[in-house]
Amino acid sequence: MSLPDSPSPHTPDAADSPVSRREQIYLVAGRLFSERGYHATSMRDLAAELGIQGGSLYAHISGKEQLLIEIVNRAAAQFDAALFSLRDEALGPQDKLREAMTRHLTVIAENMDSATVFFHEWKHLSAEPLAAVIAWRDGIEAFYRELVREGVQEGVYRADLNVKMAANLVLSSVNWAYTWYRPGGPMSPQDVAVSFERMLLGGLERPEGEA
Amino acid sequence: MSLPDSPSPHTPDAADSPVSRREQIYLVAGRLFSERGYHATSMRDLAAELGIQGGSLYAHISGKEQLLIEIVNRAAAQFDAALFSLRDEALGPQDKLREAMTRHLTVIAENMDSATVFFHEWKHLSAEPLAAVIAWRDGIEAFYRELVREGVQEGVYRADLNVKMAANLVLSSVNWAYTWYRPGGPMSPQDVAVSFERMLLGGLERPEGEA
DNA sequence: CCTACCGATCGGTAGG
DNA sequence: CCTACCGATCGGTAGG
Repeated sequence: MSLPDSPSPHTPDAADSPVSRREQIYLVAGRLFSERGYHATSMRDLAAELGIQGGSLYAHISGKEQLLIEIVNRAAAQFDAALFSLRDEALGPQDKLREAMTRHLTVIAENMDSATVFFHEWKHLSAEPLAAVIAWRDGIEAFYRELVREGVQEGVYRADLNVKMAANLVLSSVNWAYTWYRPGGPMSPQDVAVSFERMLLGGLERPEGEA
Repeated sequence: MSLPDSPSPHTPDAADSPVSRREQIYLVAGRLFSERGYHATSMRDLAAELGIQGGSLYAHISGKEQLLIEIVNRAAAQFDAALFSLRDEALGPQDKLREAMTRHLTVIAENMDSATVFFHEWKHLSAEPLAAVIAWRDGIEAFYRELVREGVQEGVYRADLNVKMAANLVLSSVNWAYTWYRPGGPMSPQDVAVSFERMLLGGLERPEGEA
């Protein structure tokens, strides 16, 4: 047994690799940050949840803010991966919007913790990562405005639409989901997207001349 | 000059009554909590902003959580006052919905700080005030569902509407405003409400058979 | 409203 | 991964 002396004496089961331990820390941090908030979660809270001492965390991570940065950046990356690939797909404006909303909601639904941290705690980042998040947000808004503009130009949306406000409305509907959506409930993210999209595109009002 | 010895020697200008000082504390606390978050704002930060020492705050207020409770409760009371009076007004469903959205957005727009604290920091309340906020939220949701149900029953909204999801969509659009609305910008809360309400009721799609 | 102070807890480090 | 510790800061109080 000539293991290098890195894992040290007190390693518990020798089952967890350092990598997965690191991931485990991010996972639990995401949950705690989402439940209690970033500043109300102490490194000792986090360590206790993992069954280790506070100082031991620093063998795996460099500091508390690194946790927040990583969680926020990963969430942003997931939105990007889900949404931006849509740009080149050959879909009509409505299908594209519905698909964007479905993917947007799915990212939130499958990552409720990180999504909550993302929307709630990004303000606590320091200057550089903060600027990155703001740039990300601007990019997403531009993406949705583009989807709306396409629909207007192709004549399928009302010509007098305020593109910015329409994109705003769509974004409101999907972003706010992190406050109420519960995975495992009766509706899948797709169900929510279809429901929202029908109401947004067709309107709540009964069309003239229908029974 | 036989004033009671309460205001103490160091009173600065003798212009501020104890009441307005208290209000001033709530006002600044609202701003700081909204900018930095509840837990990232220290009582010393707050005191410094007011030009006094940390301990001096406790001559006016009982504790940090009282500040949060008060800010949150006042915000809830403003929403209640603005919205629930609408129940008895003789308006058609669409007018009622538009008016509700306008008032809802106006409360947010005129109290951006408290609204932000309200939506962002309520989770940090202790059990009793927390339960009150949750009850409040349920009441507001019920209110909007009622507005939607009225419209369906009177036949002005689509008969196949999912009432819960429709109310959800409306609430998303107005609540999310605290993240993007900027008072003093080009749009009044009323402008936003009218814009959102047109899109929500009439839909984004161009009606069949229109130019 | 201030000075001076309290115990508790914070993020993080040294050395093993 | 632990023990033991660091300086800093927290919310809050006593006494004036």
